[in-house]
Amino acid sequence: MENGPVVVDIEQLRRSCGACALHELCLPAGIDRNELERLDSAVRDKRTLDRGKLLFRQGDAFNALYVVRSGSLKTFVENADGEVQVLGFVLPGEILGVAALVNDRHPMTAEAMERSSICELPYTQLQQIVGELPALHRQLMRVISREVVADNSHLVMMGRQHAQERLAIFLQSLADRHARLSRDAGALTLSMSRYDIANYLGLVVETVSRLFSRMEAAGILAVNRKSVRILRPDLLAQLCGSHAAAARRGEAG
Amino acid sequence: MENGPVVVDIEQLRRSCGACALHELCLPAGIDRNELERLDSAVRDKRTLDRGKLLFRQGDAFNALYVVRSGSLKTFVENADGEVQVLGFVLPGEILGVAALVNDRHPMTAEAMERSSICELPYTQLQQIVGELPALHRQLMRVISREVVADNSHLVMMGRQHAQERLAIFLQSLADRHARLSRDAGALTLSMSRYDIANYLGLVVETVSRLFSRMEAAGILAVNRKSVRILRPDLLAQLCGSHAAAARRGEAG
DNA sequence: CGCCCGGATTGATCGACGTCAAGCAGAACG
DNA sequence: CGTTCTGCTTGACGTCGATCAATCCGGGCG
Repeated sequence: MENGPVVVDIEQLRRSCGACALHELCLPAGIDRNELERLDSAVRDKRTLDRGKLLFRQGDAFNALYVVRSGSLKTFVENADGEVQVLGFVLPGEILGVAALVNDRHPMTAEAMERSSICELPYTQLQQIVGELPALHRQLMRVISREVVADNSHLVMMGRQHAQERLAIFLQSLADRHARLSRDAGALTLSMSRYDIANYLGLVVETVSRLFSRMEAAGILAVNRKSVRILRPDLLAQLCGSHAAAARRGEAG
Repeated sequence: MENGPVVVDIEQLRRSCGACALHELCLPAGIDRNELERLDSAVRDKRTLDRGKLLFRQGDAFNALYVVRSGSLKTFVENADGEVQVLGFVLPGEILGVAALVNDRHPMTAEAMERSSICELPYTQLQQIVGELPALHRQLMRVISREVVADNSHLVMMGRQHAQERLAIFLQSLADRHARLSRDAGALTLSMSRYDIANYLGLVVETVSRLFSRMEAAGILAVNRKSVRILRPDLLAQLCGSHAAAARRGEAG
């Protein structure tokens, strides 16, 4: 993280939303300077989580929304039998906790995958400000929307795509989000384990491992443990296409 | 429908939420008489949809929420390649369109699976009333919550359950919702085709057909085209258990 | 009644992915 | 430096569910 091409001034980040490098990607996006200061008043001192620590646990009472400043987290649900389903991975500039908005209780657990720093927005204060700033309200709705749409895509992936397409879509999504962060979209650092990736994709770890190897052999990726370089974005994008579409084009399975 | 054990007085239903047999299951649940009248003022004349007709289409501008009074609908998304993923089935007393709340655009299509009658709640009016009635606002949030939780369950099912467990969970869910409607939970009438069921479960139609046959042979169900009787709710519930749990109990796969 | 047509069922076969098992590599630790 | 542990990779094999194909059944229609 610390030797990447983008050097982040942590002190600057600490000061305010207005000064935060992420503010165009986050809840404040699209609101004006004055409103931004108003929002700032609701942001509590940020928290830092070490790898493996929980930001909130499934069933916890809902108190605040969170925004990732640096690092990354995973969210997952656990059923009565202790089986886990990973729901998503959360990168800097992305919001956590909106699924609890509706029920005053977190329906999932959020766990840091590496040392991460997080803004906390206590909801009672946020709610009041949202009531006063329609633009912020709209942005909050847009942010919730993003979650719903993501859930739908995840469902379509689980229901209709084959293993290789799933991994391709996953990598493409990570690359897109890297690009949003002005990072090199061609050089990914996977903070999640192969187990988490497999679980998220509805596969087992051996299958994911084999797919990485196969895509490396095909010259699409260069894989070295947690670091993945995308050598052929065009081929990767092709693999994201649906199985049915590939069949229609007369390609091999 | 018309020869079922529950005879519904359509004229009574038409009059108002207060007189509607479903109002304890629907958006008005938990709000008081006066508030109910206020809500009534926002409910536009109900619409009737014939089988195969669309209530709204993926991408449509969002104008209103809908509640199913009678009949049933399916919701689905369609990707660029025309592949369909069925997201859910909507029964009387259940709400449609909340996923569009957040984005002012419907992210899915809703299609009637049989002749259905539907309440329409224009959103501008509803929004105003929700602003005045905190109890209604809470109930609206609760209803959105139900959708999020349902999406999560659907995801877990797709990611972790085997074919037979998926069908069992599906039937169990239908039975539970029948019970909520004070219908006989042991006698289901499937308004959706085998294709829709299969798609919803992330399977193909042949697999679903075979599973029905197998569960009938096991004495769990009595299946006759669209009518399904649950003969052994206990065994059905067992099949809903996770594969891992079954393995832990030392059962056969 | 015979015919057709779409949905559903059933069987035979195939293949993608899971399971089981072995081996490997990097990190942590003494 | 070796040991151990954990996460990852690779191979061999089995199986669940998809695919392909035939048939059945009920409904609509001439």
